[in-house]
Amino acid sequence: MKYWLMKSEPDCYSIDDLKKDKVEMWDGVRNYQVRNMMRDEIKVGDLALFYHSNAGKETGVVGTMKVAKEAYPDPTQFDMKSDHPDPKSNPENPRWLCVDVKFQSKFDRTITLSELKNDPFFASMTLVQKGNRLSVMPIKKSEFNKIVKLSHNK
DNA sequence: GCCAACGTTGGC
DNA sequence: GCCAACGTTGGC
Repeated sequence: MKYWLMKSEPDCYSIDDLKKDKVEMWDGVRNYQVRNMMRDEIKVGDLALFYHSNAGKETGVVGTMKVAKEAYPDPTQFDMKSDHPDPKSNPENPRWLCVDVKFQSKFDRTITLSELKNDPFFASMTLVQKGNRLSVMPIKKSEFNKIVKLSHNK
């Protein structure tokens, strides 16, 4: 089983939205590296951290979720009214994929990006490295577990 | 809102 | 295949 960190802007889709929806499609990925990870590595039952990006002081990890469905063609790429249509993608050979995720937990507090940056334990995480723009990235089991543990400390 | 750091596109 | 121009991401 693998562990992931997945980013979403809370203005667009937040942990509270997922809590309400229970299971939702993680769509809108338009990055080949992330698409390939979804296609080749993300499996049902994998665990992921839900990360709020572009959220000012509240930027950080806010909860956990579980992969509920493996990669399948992202329907929003063919919907010209969606936020991320791709006119060049062919339904016969879809360019973009998505997965389904299931709500698991919402943390009592946000583990902020600055908190992660200030802890040497997390220094090797892709997330804290400069210039990182991946919206989905693999993390270590130990990193996942430590962040969950931190969420219980006030 | 600014801008650094990327990724993508397209002309050559 | 190179690279300049352009678009996007995301922290601040």
